[in-house]
Amino acid sequence: MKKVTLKSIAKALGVSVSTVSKALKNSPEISPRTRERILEYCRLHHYEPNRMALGLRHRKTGIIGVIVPQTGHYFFSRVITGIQKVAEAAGYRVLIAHSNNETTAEAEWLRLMGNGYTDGVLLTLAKETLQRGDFRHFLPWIQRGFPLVFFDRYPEKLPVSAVIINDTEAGRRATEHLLGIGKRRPALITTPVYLSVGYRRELGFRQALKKHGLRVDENRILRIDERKPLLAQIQGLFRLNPPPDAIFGVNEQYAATALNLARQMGMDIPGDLAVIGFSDGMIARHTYPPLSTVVQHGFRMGQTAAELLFSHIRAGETPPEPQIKIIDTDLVVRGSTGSHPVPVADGF
Amino acid sequence: MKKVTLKSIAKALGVSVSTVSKALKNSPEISPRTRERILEYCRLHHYEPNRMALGLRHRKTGIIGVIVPQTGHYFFSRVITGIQKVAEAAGYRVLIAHSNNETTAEAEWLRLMGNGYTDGVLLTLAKETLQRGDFRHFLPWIQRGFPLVFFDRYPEKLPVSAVIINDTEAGRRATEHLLGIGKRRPALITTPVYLSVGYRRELGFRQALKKHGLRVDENRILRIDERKPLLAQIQGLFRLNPPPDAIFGVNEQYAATALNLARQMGMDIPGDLAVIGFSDGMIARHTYPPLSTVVQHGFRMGQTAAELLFSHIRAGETPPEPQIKIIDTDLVVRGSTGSHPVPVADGF
DNA sequence: ATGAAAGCGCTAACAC
DNA sequence: GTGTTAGCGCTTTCAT
Repeated sequence: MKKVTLKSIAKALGVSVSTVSKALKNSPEISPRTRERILEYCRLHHYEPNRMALGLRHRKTGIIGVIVPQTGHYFFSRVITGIQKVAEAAGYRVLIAHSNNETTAEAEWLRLMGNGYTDGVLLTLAKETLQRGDFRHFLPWIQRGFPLVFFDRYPEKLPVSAVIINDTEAGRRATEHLLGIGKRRPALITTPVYLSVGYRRELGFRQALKKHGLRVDENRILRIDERKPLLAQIQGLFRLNPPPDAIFGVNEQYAATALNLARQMGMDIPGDLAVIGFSDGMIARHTYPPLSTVVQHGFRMGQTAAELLFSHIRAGETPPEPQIKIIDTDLVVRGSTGSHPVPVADGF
Repeated sequence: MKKVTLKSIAKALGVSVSTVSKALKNSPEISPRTRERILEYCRLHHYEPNRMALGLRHRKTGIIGVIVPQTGHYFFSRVITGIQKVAEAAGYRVLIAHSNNETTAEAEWLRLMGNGYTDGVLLTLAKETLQRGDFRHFLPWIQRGFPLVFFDRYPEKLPVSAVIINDTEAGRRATEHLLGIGKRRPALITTPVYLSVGYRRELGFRQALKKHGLRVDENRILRIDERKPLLAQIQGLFRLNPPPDAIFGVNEQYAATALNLARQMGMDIPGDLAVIGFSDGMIARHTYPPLSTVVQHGFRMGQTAAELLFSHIRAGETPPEPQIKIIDTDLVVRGSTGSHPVPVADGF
């Protein structure tokens, strides 16, 4: 791969490097003749400045980094879109990296992005990090005031800025909705406890039951082991006696799978079983009946997080106080808990 | 944001920059005493080498870039996962950028990534680029032999390496499947013609009909205008007389929406209407009945593309001949075209 | 065992 | 108008 640099151009044209540099910036210092000669040569050889060199010089890249567990999650993709919108308006570009839910990858990306590759980083914790509760790899960045903002999952004990969802309240509202349509034996399908968002949604579930004077039947709380088949685990719920008359799945996947399983077992939905999910993705709109969900406004979360990040970036030497911002959720009632038929989703 | 550099360390410790550098690399030239002093200081101040400087020196980053239109597409997310797997095995990391389907963004990312930010780039064409047919922004990179590999959508006229799907054959197979279960009036829901993948799938559709001695009724070919509501456009198909008895949607979205609409209109599926989609994402598994689809093996496409890219990267100065690799598709028959009930999807 | 110096590619202040 | 120089942060060769 041959490279065209200021130096190579200067040599080829018998001028100095700075002449070339100035000519490319249309400096009035350079005579029209030499400038034309240089521009012509550059055009011909498709000269492009080396970004590493630019970055080194300016100590600024015009890029912000986003670290997410992986691609393909509807919620995160909405967050990213929100981030991009704000970044674009600020003249920044967004680069995305996947932690793959592993702490080492998370730390490595941060090390890369924090050391000149980007001007700031937005991230959500890897599951492994959350599970192990070891947040030491964030300390250097916090200490030196590198612009860093978390979204969704974040280290609660650390003095960092974050944009999150009120999961407890959302969980409570979803559950109250089930109780509100007359259900009395709602079940919960949730994640392992170390995932704090799942835990808080469970908390809301419990609060709602308590508030309505209902006892929490621990058998109706299903904690999914992600290493095992989902379907078999959910089936267990339907073997209870009495079986649940409603299900709250803390994500779209759990809820949709439960719904499909129930329908296949011949249950009437929402008559025999009402189902509500979380995180309003593509699946919810296309199940039958369409799935009611707590919608998370990922787009808004992304926007807010990016704005927070830019305020950090702009603050420069004097890092602002850490801030926690909360994004409200909404309840979208569709056929899986509503009595009326709901129109078919119209694409997107 | 305060920075710790070799220089600042050297000054603080009263040694030279090169001594610090060597100490950090455990060079035997440095006395254990000084080394300890330096390491201690670095640990305390969380020293991390600047990546821009490293990149400048080594002319290598250990990173490959991927440019996709946007996030949230199941197919692309599978491709990315495939790329990551191969990259990881090769000791590389993967950075992702979104072209947002715009040519300028595509060109800018390429300019960034191709000028020192990454060691190679994998990309799929932005819709705008495909539509306008202007591929000039790729020429510099091709000319100077920068490691570049396309996947899925690529500039067919240019001497570039690409990994693609045999869309024509896949379209033919999907259509033949519909004919094979006795349908005689299949309709096609496709994209605007400038999207070559949509066009080739349409070609396959036509070939299948011709092969079976059926006439192509142009009324049954619906070209979606993406700026208008999807649902209304699809409804038009059902008003035909006679209406189609089968639908082939060139993506999951089109197929799922058609299926839901038909079922809501009281049609029996697949009796009155069989439906088949393309690109086996999450939606297909969760519709009712589950959607038959042509599956695209995005993961394998990503792996193949990454392998191709690494062969380019390893080739160094002597760029290898451009290569086109074709990834086969498979047909997955589910309830929307099959007569037998199909089990509920088991999560993922 | 330690340091000076050159250079990766670029910019910008300062000559001439 | 054009060139020289210093420096961004790092590595590496070559002195000392």
